[in-house]
Amino acid sequence: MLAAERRDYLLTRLRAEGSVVAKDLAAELGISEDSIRRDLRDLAAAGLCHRVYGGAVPASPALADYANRESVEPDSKRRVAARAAALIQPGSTVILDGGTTTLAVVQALPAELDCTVITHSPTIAAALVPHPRAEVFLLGGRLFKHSAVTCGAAAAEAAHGVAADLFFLGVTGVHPVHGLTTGDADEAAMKRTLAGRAADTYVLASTEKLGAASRYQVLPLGEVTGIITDGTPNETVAALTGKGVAVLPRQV
Amino acid sequence: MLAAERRDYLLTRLRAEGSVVAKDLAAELGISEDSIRRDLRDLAAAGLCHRVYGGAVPASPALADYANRESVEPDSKRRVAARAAALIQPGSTVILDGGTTTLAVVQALPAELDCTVITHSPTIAAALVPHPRAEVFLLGGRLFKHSAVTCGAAAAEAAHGVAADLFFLGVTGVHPVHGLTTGDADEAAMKRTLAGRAADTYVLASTEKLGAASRYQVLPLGEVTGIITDGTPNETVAALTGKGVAVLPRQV
DNA sequence: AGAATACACGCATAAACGTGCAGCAACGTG
DNA sequence: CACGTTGCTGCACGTTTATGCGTGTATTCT
Repeated sequence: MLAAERRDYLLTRLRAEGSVVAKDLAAELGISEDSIRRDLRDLAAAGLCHRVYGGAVPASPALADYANRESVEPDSKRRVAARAAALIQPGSTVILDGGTTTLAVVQALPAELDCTVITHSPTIAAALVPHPRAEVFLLGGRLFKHSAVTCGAAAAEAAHGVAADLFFLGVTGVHPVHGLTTGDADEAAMKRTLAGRAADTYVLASTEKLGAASRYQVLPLGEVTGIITDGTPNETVAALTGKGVAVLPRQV
Repeated sequence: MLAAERRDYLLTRLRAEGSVVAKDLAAELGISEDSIRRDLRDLAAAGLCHRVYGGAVPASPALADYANRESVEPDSKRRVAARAAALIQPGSTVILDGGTTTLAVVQALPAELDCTVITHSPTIAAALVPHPRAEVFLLGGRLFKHSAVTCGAAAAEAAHGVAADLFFLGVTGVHPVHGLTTGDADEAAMKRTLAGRAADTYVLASTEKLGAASRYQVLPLGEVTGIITDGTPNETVAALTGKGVAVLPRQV
């Protein structure tokens, strides 16, 4: 294996896994740790990664930040994402909200799925690049840094030009009384707009969201088609179903 | 075997396997490594491949995937990016093209720089999330997977609504005769539109771009404010300056 | 605090590299 | 046919680069 090839490989692994361990790579590639360390040192000098004790992480702080947030309840997120991905019919059009849970949905999509994805999240768009059959439409506008999605008048206007079968809504709180909430007013408005452009809206609710509430309401509970959870019994879920809200999967 | 035949064969292998090893090829074809190296040197000079220690990899960043491109000439890219970043005045508005070189520009920006960035690249937008003072405006549209930027009618329309002081243009070829070129017609049109929205347009030309040419012309050389290089002497640069093209930094 | 691990640095080795030179074949010209 | 030119090839030489090992230092874990 050429040295240059090896470095490409390191970058690929970094992107795919969010981190690499020098020792493991040395064993995997059958070369000394010194060489791996030298590679990582050079890549770091080129601004392509950051060294950490034991290995390296991707350079892009945006991705690293996401990697950290992805460590919150990863199993729950993954289960929710898998259930959401299964709802996407081949040939259909789906709007994907921003956030780590929707990012997990993209990762749960079959590589060859034939569908149209509309999103206001550059991160989601970038994650869909390796899906050759997926048509991606990005809604432009001012970038709201906190959640890395476009918001504001321009984004809302762009959203009015589209229509979809499904919308997967990400929120920070799902509460029996306060409904579906998030931390920013502009963002809430954008999510509301997107919900209006899709025939069906499903909320992605990983465990830590259930029972939580944030400052701004996106929608009341009754205005979404259903809430997708990870299926583990939960008192908030019980309260929701008690109020007639559709929760997937149906609790036992 | 004819020399010309052999070179075709090298290119075929490069395309098929993503890399070639000089030693292996010499053994395989029954000729000396020197000849292989000479071939690879010539192919590299013609912009058809890139030499790496031990062999060569395909040149056309168009053929290699996005991840691999980041490791092409990282030093040159970084120098070009640093020079470009230095041109951005605090408070100004700049349009950033997609691509790995412009991504390097973002990484070269001071974290606290106060400016407005307009881009049609979700990757660039995501990379700007950690810059709290940078206002980011994302141009929406259909995502062109190959270079991970938005293209097409919607993107062009969105671009017409903006105006900027600077545009940093990324291309795949900078050639004294063929001008500034890229590998896709839609993308070329989008780049041209963006150039029309900025007072000044600078081309980011890392070493491997100089002297190369792709299928579609973005602009003739005379229609940009200047070309930013990494400052190492280069015959293409000499030819460009001879034609009156502004090249930064000025060669000695 | 002590052990274990990861790290940077220097050194030696081997491989790959570029350059200059010579041999050789193909070609064109007179 | 004789001759010089040109281009391709392989070899020899010195240089550069990549790699692995040993040593001592820094960092982390227990």
